[in-house]
Formats: sequence, structure tokens, C-alpha cells
Amino acid sequence: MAVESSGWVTMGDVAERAGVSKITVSRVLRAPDKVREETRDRVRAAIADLGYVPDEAAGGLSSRRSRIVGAVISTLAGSTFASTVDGLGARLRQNGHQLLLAGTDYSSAKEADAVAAMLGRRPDGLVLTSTSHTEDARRTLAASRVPVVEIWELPAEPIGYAVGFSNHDAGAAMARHLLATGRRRPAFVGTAGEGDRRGRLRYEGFAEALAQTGTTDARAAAPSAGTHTARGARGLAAVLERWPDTDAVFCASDALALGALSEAGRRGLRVPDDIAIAGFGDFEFAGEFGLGLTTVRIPGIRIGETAAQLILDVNAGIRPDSRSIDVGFEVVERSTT
Amino acid sequence: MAVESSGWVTMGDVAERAGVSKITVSRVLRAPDKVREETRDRVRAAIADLGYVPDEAAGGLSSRRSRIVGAVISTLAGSTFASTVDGLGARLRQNGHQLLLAGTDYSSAKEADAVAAMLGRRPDGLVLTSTSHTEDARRTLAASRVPVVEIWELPAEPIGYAVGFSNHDAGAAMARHLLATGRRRPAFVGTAGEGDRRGRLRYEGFAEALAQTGTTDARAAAPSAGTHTARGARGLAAVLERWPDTDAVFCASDALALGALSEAGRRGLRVPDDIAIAGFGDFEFAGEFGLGLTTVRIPGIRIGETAAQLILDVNAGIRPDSRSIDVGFEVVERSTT
DNA sequence: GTTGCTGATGTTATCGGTAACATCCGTCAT
DNA sequence: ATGACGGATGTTACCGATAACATCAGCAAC
Repeated sequence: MAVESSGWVTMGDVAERAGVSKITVSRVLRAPDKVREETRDRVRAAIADLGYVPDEAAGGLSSRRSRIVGAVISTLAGSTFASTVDGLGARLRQNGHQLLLAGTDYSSAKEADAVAAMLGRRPDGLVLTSTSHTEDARRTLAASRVPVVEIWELPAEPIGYAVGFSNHDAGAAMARHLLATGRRRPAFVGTAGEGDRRGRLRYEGFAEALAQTGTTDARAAAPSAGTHTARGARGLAAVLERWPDTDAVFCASDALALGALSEAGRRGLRVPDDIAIAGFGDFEFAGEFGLGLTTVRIPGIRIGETAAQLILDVNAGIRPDSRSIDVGFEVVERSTT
Repeated sequence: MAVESSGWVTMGDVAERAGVSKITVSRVLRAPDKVREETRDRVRAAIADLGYVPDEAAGGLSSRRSRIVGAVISTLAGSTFASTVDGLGARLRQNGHQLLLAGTDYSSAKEADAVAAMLGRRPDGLVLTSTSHTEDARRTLAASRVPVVEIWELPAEPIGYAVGFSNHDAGAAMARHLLATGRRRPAFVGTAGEGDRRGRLRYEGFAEALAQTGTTDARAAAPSAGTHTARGARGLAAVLERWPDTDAVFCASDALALGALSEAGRRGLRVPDDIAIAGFGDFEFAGEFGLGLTTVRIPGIRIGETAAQLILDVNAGIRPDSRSIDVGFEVVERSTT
């Protein structure tokens, strides 16, 4: 493996060494069967000898396909989107694409910046975890004609496509589960702030399901600062202070539920005997050998994979049947309810 | 905002509309003070009118700076590296760079693939969470002259630079903590498999510190399949079966510790009275309002930020004092020890 | 023997920017 | 008046690949 002293090995270097022209090298890489076997071998040998790595940026400029997909994620911390990003990246790489990542800390302004920056790479697709965008971002995206997939939610009017589930229905399903296990005075604990959109949807579904059984007092708390576990603890405290007879708490995330669990312990409340606690997300720590927490499982990896596939398909000219794909959810009953 | 019917707005379109040449538009973007104010305003108006977004790939091709940094991460699931990636991405974006991400599932072969794919983007830097690479990857990286930063560990001979901490010392520190709180027969629970390199380092430090006090029987278990919490539970079970008088367990990650905690509960063991349990990583769920787990805190965000800064510095011609940056760690004492 | 076709390879132009050098013009010192 | 200089802007070439078209040899069909 030899490398030119000044910079990178180019396709021209490979061509010269193999005694062919650049385009033949290009063909060996993109369409090997258009090249005679002997020539092909010679070119491949030259590639290996020189340690040549094709410049994707140059190729993309010329072919107008960047083979990059951008993902704009609210946050990576908190493990909510981690598996989705994993799934997305894995499926993309299988298909020769790469993943460009940006975090927004749940800020629409940062999202708009990130979107603009990503468009500068002329991505083959864009994945957004948020569904609330600045007007500017929305316009820019629409004008760009890049396939856009919004995930983890199913907006009524997606910009392009959507892959997710109904947060509303998930909340309702959990309410029904709590009712089915005999609870009659359940409360909701969520978080305030920019990230609470989906929590609110879950709450609405939850409250509606309760209302159908005549339970109309909408018990809820949404602490606004600190870690999620701390908010969960404070949320439970707030709920119990205002409605001391609360017999179940549905938390908008497993992290909140853990906080509630620890607060319950501090207060000497037995779970689930004195109070039932349920979470959302089925994070690893919620599982059988962890907290044993009743929660809602979301197929995070599948959301990522599906979003990736959608983008690949659209670019291959395959129109999906629907602009919205519902991956569903599942209430997982464990020992805290 | 108008967009040409066929594809993207180019710098030429902007130039035409503003009545200047392409290079003037380029200057307005890269070096505004070299352009007269009036001209600058006209160009900026044209950019806004047309919704122009510069093509970074084209710019990079010409300027030979891609403004992309690649990160090859063992896994995103499990929240170990999430904050590091967050920190990395944030610092990079502040400086106009973008983050290309790939996951390897702890496979060196996938790592080699990912590295090759990333080099195709001619990145301004590369960050690797692993320190065990295929010979091929190592050669390719060395030949590429791209600044490489290995993180979360401090290898004796980094490829380029390293940002991390001593896993060995962290293990030793935890051993000393357990001894200081009166434990005399501590065991270690890790995981088997490709990802256990760092766990082994922690174990070695742990065992050495114990040996210094005369405790020479190296108690350890490393279950190999299932979720981390399940392995933690099985690990504790294995340790207790073989050494029933074990009075403390140091787990190679907080997830394992949670599993051990749940297993202890199942066996009616009181923590910390009957057995002390410590973890590693200080994941959110370990905190005060969560498990209250004694653990080792790693400045994950700072590792990411530091790695990013290192790459930016090196590209700006600033040579760092040392090829290895130790960000340290901290034993956090909570209620499980 | 010419035509037409196929397979293998090459030539030229182009993608959308930036670097380097060139030009133009006004101002100021001599 | 003249030349030097510096600020503002333009021209040309090039980054490293691919698309589109061109070429050429070999061979079958008439």
C-alpha cells in the first residue's frame, strides 16, 4: 500500500497504474460486469496496491446522489431515540448510505439550523424526530424536494412521510390496563417544556379513556426542571399531595416512572399494593431483570429501519402505499401494576 | 422564496440575480468583509429570495476541507456513549462541522467497513470508541493522515490521539471504596464477549487493589448472553453460588448492577446491609432519585467535546501538548454500598 | 464485401463550488 | 501628471468523480 506524499490517491492514479482510463476504474466500482474480467482484475489489484478509497463527495457531485441521509434528533441522552438511530444507521449502511446526525436539545431553532446545514449536503433523505418545526424549516424542507420522514408520531399532515404510532392511543391503552387491574383513581405524570408534546398526547388519550368510564377528574402533574428521575419523584409527590387517594400513576416515560418508584419507596408506599406505577418506552432498565416495570413498548429499532427503508424506496422510485406508517405499540404488564 | 423547477439553486443563480459573479457570492459567504457593504446586501437578498443553500460537497471538493467528522461507535443502545455523541455533535456544530455516525455492534470487521466508508467522505477527523482494530483498519487510518481520536480508554499507543480515562484505575478506586466501607470479600461481575475489553481492565485494577491488601482470591463472573440486566442478575447468582460469603459486588456497568440489585431482591438480600452493590457509568437511572447506586461517573459529554476540540485544533494547526488526554473519573457514593 | 450490431474502452463536458491570479479603478505621494 | 498601491470584483483552472456520447475491434448476416 503506497500513498502519494501529497494527499489522497485519486481514481486517476489507479487508472494510470492499471493502464486504463479513469472511467474504466469507475466502471469496475459501479458496474463491474461492463468490464472484461482481465481488466477488472488489473484495476482491482491497482486499487488494493494504492489503498484507493473513492471520494464520495466528488462522486455525489457528479451523480447527484449523495448517499447521505440526515437525522435530526431531539436528544440522544435519555435512551429514547438510541435504538431508533441504531436501526436507521444499520439499514442505511446495508444499502451503502451514511448517516449524518444532529441533536437539537428539543429546540426548534436548533432544528431549523440543523436542517439547513444538512440540506447543504444534498442528502438523499431526512429523518426528524420532532413534528413541530419553525415555519422557515417547513418551507425550506418543502422546497428542497428531499424525502422527509417524521418519526415517533403520526402527524395529521406530515411534511413528507411519517413512521410512528399513536401516542394518544397508547395513553388510552394504559388507562384501560390500569382500570382492568382494578384501579379507579389514576393520575398522570409528565414533563413540562418543549419536549412534552408527545407526553401531552399520551395524557389526552389517557384522560379520554378514563372519561369514558366516568372518571372525569383529570389528575396530572408535570414538573419542569431537573433530571427525569427527579421530575418523576416530584411528580408523584405533587399528585399525592393534591389527590391523596390516588391509586395509580402513569408516567410519560420510564425514567419518570423510576423516579416515582423511588419516591414511593421513600414514602413507605408498597408498589403495586398501595399504588400502581406504569411507565412508557420499555427502556432496558424497565425489564424483567431490572425494575419489572409495567410500561408501553415502542419498536424503536423498527421505526429507524422503516424510516430508512422508506427513504431508500422513494429514491428508487417506489411510492409507498401510504404516507403514514403505524408501527404500533404494546402494553407490557409487569410487577408494578 | 422561489426554486428552479429542476433541482437546486446554485451559486450561479444567486450571482445572476444579484448582478455579480459567482466568486463574489462565495466571498459574501466565506469572507464577508472583502465585499463592499452594498454588494453584500444585494447578494444576501438574492440568497434569501432564492432560498439558496450552498452545496458543501462541492465546496469541500474544491477547498479540500469536508467539514465532516466521523464517529464510529460500538453501540448507541445502552446509553454508554449517548452523552459522548451528544457532546461531540454539539461542539462540532458550533464550529460549522457535521457529524457522520456509524455503529459497529462491537465488531471489528464492521468497524473496518465503517472506517473505509467514512474515509470516502474525506473527513476532517475520525473518532473511534473502540481501541481494538483490524490490522487493515489500522493501516488504512495511518495512511489516510486524517486526525484520529480514540475515546473512552487511553491506549499505550494511540493511532493518533486519545481522550479517556484509566479503566484500570477506576476499578482500583472502586475496590478501595469497598474496602474503606468495611467490605472484605468483594467480587466482580462483567460481561463476556467483544465488548469486555474495558471491563477486563476495570477488573484488573480492581483485583490489583484488592491484592495489595492481601485479598488474593479473584472472585469474578462474566455471563455472556442476554440483556445487560439479565447478565447482572445471573452474574450475582453465579458469584454467590461459588463464593456464598461474598459481601460486595462491583459490576462493570450500571445496567449489570441493576440486574444484580434485582437478583439480590429476589433472594431476600438487603442492600447494602447483606451485600454492597456498585456499578459503573453513572447512567441517569443510577442517580439520587433513581436507584441511588454507588458507581463511577465518567464525564461522557466532556469526552465528546474534548475529542471534537482536539480535531478542530489539529486542523487549525495547533498541536496539542499530549497525544493522550485523561478526563478522569469520580467514584460516586450512594446508598448501595 | 459491406452493413449492422455488440462489447469493451476512451473522450469530453459537467456537477457546484474555491484558489490563485488578473483586472479595474480611485487615491495619494512624488 | 505619473506611478504605486490597495480595495473591489472578475476570469480561469481545477478539485475528483460520473454521464453521455464516441470510438474501435470483432463477428454475424445478407
